[in-house]
Amino acid sequence: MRKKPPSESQLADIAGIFAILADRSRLLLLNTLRESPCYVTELCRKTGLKQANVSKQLGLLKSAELVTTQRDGNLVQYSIAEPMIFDICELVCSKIERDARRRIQAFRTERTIAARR
Amino acid sequence: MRKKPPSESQLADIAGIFAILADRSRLLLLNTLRESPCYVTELCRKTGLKQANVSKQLGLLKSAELVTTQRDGNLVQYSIAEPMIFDICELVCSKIERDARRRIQAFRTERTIAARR
DNA sequence: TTACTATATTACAATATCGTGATATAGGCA
DNA sequence: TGCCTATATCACGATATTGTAATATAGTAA
Repeated sequence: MRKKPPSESQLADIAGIFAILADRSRLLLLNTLRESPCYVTELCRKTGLKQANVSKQLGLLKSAELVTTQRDGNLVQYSIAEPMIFDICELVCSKIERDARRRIQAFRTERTIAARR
Repeated sequence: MRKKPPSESQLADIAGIFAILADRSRLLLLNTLRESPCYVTELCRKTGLKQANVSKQLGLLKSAELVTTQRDGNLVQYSIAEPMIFDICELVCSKIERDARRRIQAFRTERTIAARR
């Protein structure tokens, strides 16, 4: 999204990246890879996800170029290709926390007003 | 996503925000609202989306607290509640452009190597 | 009240996505 | 070759999401 209005296909591309990030399992995998690069089996163990699921989600992450792979004999090591995604997650997190605080504040205010009646 | 590993419910919350952003129509609405606050009918006209769809997507955006509303008689004006989303989109955009450049570069290199044979 | 406009909601078909069991593929080693 | 492990892919049921036509609701004004 930029100063000039985005084209149809740009919107679709942007939506596509968000769609990749809009999944609990994939966020879990990304967050695990954030600590250090991992083999698929390690990711299965660390996340508790089944192997077929891990491979499938890693495939999607790779097709979006959010992770990269390196073959090491029989093993495949996955790494983060876009550290930027954690900046994005940080922004989203801060929004969620802000919303939560605002909701608590609104609840307190409401209770105070109710108590005055 | 932060230094301490995110909990299950935090991951779900983050994924939820991304899911809201992972749709062409909603991005289009947000981008239109970026110019200025709009009434629903204006948004229909500016985006070309049908009224039922616009109301539905605005409802989702509002439930995620990405937009706010203000009633004005018979009309409802929608505004951006989280300018931060455009920072996020900017990051995603720059990634997409970087990927595109890298792909073009890789294609050129490949062609050069092929030409040498 | 009635009529009109703006917006929201409902119901549904079409489509997409998630997770999984089963299976395929690929590499290492005997 | 055959066997084992690691990873990827296929096929499918379950579930979720999209856009839309039809309908409901809310506000204004006569």
